[in-house]
Amino acid sequence: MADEPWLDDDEQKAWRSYLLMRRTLESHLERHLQREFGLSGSDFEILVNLSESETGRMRAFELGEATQWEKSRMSHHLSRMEKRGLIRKEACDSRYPEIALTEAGRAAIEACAPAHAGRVRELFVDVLGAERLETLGRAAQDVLAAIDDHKRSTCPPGVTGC
Amino acid sequence: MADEPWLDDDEQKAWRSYLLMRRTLESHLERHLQREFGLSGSDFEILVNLSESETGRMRAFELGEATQWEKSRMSHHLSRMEKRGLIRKEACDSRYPEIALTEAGRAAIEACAPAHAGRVRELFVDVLGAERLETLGRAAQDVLAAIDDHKRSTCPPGVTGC
DNA sequence: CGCGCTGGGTTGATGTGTCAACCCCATCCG
DNA sequence: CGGATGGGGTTGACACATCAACCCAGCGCG
Repeated sequence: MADEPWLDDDEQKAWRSYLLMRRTLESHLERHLQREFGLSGSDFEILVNLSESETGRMRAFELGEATQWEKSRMSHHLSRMEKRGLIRKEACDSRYPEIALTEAGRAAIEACAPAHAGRVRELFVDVLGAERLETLGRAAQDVLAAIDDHKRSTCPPGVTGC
Repeated sequence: MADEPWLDDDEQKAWRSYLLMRRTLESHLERHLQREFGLSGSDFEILVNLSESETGRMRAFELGEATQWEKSRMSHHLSRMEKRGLIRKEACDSRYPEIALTEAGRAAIEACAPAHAGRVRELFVDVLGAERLETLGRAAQDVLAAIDDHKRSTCPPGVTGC
């Protein structure tokens, strides 16, 4: 039964509910961020990471680890954000430039963070409740672990850049 | 406490785990679909809907209801898919054209559906198990309902196109 | 009749993500 | 020393999503 690839009706239903929620929640949150503050979800993610870093400056590489973005996506997006004045790339003693929050960037994240957190609470955290929230958190960890295994198994040991 | 917008540490952790899972799972599934079958997640979604429709043909509008896509996204994407020979837009008696699966389109969806379903089972359904899967399904419904309320309340009654 | 509104659908501009190729410097090793 | 390798980062081409503007047929109503 577990060898059978197909999903039965209940499984289908749960999976599709999840898919619908995922897309709806994402687009709802992103639309609000965009319309009220002119920030995309990607902008927000970068700004959150920078603003949590105490010094307000990180290497692009560190941001990549934190966000799990591909390096080219990072590069493109940072360029766009720099053009909009949200961040600055500054040369420093070490070889690679540092990405620094500008005043405008800090102002933007501080302006929108409470509203965003409030919506996450209202639409997700409080709706689920503590118990289901914790279940979901653990479930997410399990799924991540399974994906990790899957990657390892479909990409034979010793192969690099997979 | 529920008035407080900020998330406490446990809530943050659960929310971020969810976010990470969501992105990782999505990109993993999409990458496989793309590399093995040359289909994007969006292609897949359209093809699934068409192939489930018995006649293999639907109006763009119906596809829009089924997928919840914006109409312009639908239009753009259907044009691209037509160019690639996966679907065809055919005029019919009623005013609007029907979107029809081509042979190539049907072959593509039949080729990739089992592998995709298998991965959903392996990485999600079986990892969660029946109980957590059902919990998640209901949680998703609840979140969707909350979003619906939120839309209704932030968009005063009588306002159209919101 | 004529006028405007609505709603399905298209279009073009713009911002974004992905892939593959590339640049540059550091380091390793012959 | 000198070429190979690798990793951080950039670039260009392309696929994709979103927004706003538009087209056009049908309908309602003066």
